Amino acid sequence: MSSYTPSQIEPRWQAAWAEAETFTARRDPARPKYYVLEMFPYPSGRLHIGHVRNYTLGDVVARYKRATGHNVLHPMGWDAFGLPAENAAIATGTHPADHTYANIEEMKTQMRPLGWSLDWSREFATCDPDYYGQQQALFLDMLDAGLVYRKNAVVNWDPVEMTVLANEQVEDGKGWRSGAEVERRELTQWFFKISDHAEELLDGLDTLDNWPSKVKLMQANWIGRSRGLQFSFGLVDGPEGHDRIEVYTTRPDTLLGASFVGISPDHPLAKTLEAEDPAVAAFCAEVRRGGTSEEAIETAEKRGHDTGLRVRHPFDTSAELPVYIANFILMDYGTGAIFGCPAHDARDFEFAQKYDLPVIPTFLPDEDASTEFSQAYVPLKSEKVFYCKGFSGDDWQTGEAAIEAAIDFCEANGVGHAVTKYRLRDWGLSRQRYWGCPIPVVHCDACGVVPERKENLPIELPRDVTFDVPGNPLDRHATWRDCDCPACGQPARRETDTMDTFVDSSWYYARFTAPKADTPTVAEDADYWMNVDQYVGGIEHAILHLLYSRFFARAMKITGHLPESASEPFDALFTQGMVTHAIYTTNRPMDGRPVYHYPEEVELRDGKAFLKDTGTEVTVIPSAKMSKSKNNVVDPLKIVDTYGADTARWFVLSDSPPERDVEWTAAGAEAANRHLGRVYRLTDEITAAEGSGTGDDDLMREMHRTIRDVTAGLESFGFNAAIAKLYGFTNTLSKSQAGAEAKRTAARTLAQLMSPMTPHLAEEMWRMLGGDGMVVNASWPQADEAMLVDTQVTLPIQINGKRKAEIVVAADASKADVEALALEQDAVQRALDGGSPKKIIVVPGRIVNIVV
RNA sequence: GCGGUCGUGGCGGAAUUGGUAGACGCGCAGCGUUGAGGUCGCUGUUCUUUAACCGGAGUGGGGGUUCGAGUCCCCCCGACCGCACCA
Repeated sequence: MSSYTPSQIEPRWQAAWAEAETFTARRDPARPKYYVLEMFPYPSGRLHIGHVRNYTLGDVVARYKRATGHNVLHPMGWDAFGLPAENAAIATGTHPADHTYANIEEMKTQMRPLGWSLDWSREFATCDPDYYGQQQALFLDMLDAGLVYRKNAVVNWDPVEMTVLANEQVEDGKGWRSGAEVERRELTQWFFKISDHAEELLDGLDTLDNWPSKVKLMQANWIGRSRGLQFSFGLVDGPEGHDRIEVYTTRPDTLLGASFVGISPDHPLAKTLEAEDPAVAAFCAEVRRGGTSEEAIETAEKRGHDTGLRVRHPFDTSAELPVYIANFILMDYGTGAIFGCPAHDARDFEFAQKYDLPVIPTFLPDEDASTEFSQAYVPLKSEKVFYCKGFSGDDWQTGEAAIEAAIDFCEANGVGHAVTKYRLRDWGLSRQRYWGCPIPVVHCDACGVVPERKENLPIELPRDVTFDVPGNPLDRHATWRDCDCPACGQPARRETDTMDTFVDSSWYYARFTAPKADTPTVAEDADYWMNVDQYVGGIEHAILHLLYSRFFARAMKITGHLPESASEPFDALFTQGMVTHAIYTTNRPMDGRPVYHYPEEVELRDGKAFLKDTGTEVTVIPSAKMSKSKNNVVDPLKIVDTYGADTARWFVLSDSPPERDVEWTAAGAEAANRHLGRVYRLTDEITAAEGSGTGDDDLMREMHRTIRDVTAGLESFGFNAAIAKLYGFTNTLSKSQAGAEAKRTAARTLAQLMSPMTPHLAEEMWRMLGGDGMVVNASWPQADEAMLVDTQVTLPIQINGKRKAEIVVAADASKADVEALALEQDAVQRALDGGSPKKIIVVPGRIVNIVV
């Protein structure tokens, strides 16, 4: 009797797959293709258990689709540009390229033992000049097509380091290294015109039937289509060049309740005043402190500065409204100016309280309701309310109707016009950093901004740079920076900004279809392999990465690099949850601050946790996000070393539905390992079994039910449910008294059904049971319908909706028979207590409910 | 602040989408094997009451719709994800 030794089994089958080039994808028009893609990793150098979950989920799909006759493309690459490599360079002096490529090698050696069915022949990193050179070609085509332009935009500026900071490098409005108060500063930057495609990107969501509806909803809210009124307030004695303020509102029905006008500190009028008035300048400078993130702006205390200017109300010419510069108004949205109606907007109300502005209701919950408000009254737009200052004759109407009436009235009276606006802003792609794809343009004194010639691509990053001085090394690299103008040949300067790493990840899925080509894509490969049939990744990418990728697919269609049919590049999307792990803490005696302990230092007894060394009781925080500083990171390599890859794979799939978070527990991993050992032993026993037994038919029926349920689970990402079925079937098989032949058939099927999850063990079982070839090439078992038919069903009997009994009846029993049998039950008789039922509901094949 | 999601035994979680709540696993308990323990096998395990049966309660809290609600609607509480320069 042999025992389960993954350390021998797993490398053997991995070598066999590699030898046969099983996972190398080739175009084959004879077979249906299937493209499975997981979001490619940032090469941090350490494989995380979250990666194990992500790539195992995709691998189950890839292996299952192989078994169902598909020609599967399942590639892997590296999202290799970005800040961490520069941070490492600053901290340790290692060059970003050396750091990154070393990490890639390290991660690859960590990934290989997991047995994912990846086509490594297509591997690339986004920092390979081959890749980013094609990205530069794509950029030039987009520039040519009018999809790229330059404008000013604000960045986080660290006045001590004299460097632009990323949002994550700003903590509480201060630079993370310098601790200096961050300022918002304007720079000229490159932008993609994603907002031109806002409508298509919004409408396209409707075609994505196999995307989670929450992701579609988040994207729709992000794009944020709104219909409203745009009009202007006339300025009374405004500064030269400013005779009116253009505002946009989605609530024109509240216009008669306006009590002030607010403009963004970046509004042209604010800038004019800033230049003239030191008080305005001081206020604007104050507001510009702190980070640029929307979160930072929105959560800051609402403040305003009265400019002293007044505007005339378009409908009430006797009223003049004060004009405030307010810190919560974004220049990027609408016109950068609003009118405030404190009665019907919570922010405006807060503002009005602070600056003692009137609160004028335009509608009320009731005709005689008080007009004195203690908070803003903001009902749903679909709710009917009483308009005391409305635009149409109808006093009682919904907000929706009132908005339309207000727009009609304003347009009829020559005040503004209806417009549709989008919240979506253009995508700023400039980064003032070294470790990214260089933007392939040249600045020439004579010719202006000149695109590089395609034959000069790739514009490679120079190797000889240092990070000892803050700022972008490309700015200081004279021999790289200085060049000849591609147009006139005179001395010129290269653009030293590089691209946002979101650009890299916005088209890698297309590049995988022809990763070595000397154009961004190749038509016949893209036509054959696109779209991605199943995309798998984290919910944290629900908005930006996925929206940018959808935009790029359209841009690549416009520039001729992808077919029209690939405009929505991901047919199906699955977003998986995190892998969490308990945190173990004790309090340090001297100051009570938490000390974090590794799981190995802790032992569990009587439902409590104690330190192994001292016996001190430990506080357990369950299900926390893994974090190095909390010492609760699980190292997948250790798990693979201890239990094998199949155990790690089985466990990350088993406990939790894939879209939810899963808590990693040592006990759970041991249980998974124990089960796989049991399956191995059972297979070994069955291999040696001989002769006939009893219950062959029952075993075969259960086998076909298992095929049906596991298949359904795999089709719907119900991997945990599929695994629960496999546990059940293993138990059935282990207890079965069936004959050797039936058991062997059942065990071979078990091997096949397990193969997407535990491919190495499945191969080993298949071999032991005398299966033909490798199980990876075997076609998926089919459930026999005839074996699935049940002749009898168990029906629960409810009294007033509470289950009290159950009956077993023929599957085709009549309602009357079921009713009669139900009434005979002791529990029913007790409940009726001599009386007769009020009502009996019989749902055939489901349930009987008796109302008494 | 805005947008989104989730909340079920001691624990991870299941529930054909409005029809037997707690599948499967962990843990725990008992029995068997081994005989030091562990492994392995079998049985039990929502809570409460009870010797047991019979009952009662029960899916974060409160209310509603329905013959019937974990599932649908409203309010509240808590946790998590995103917020445009982290990837």
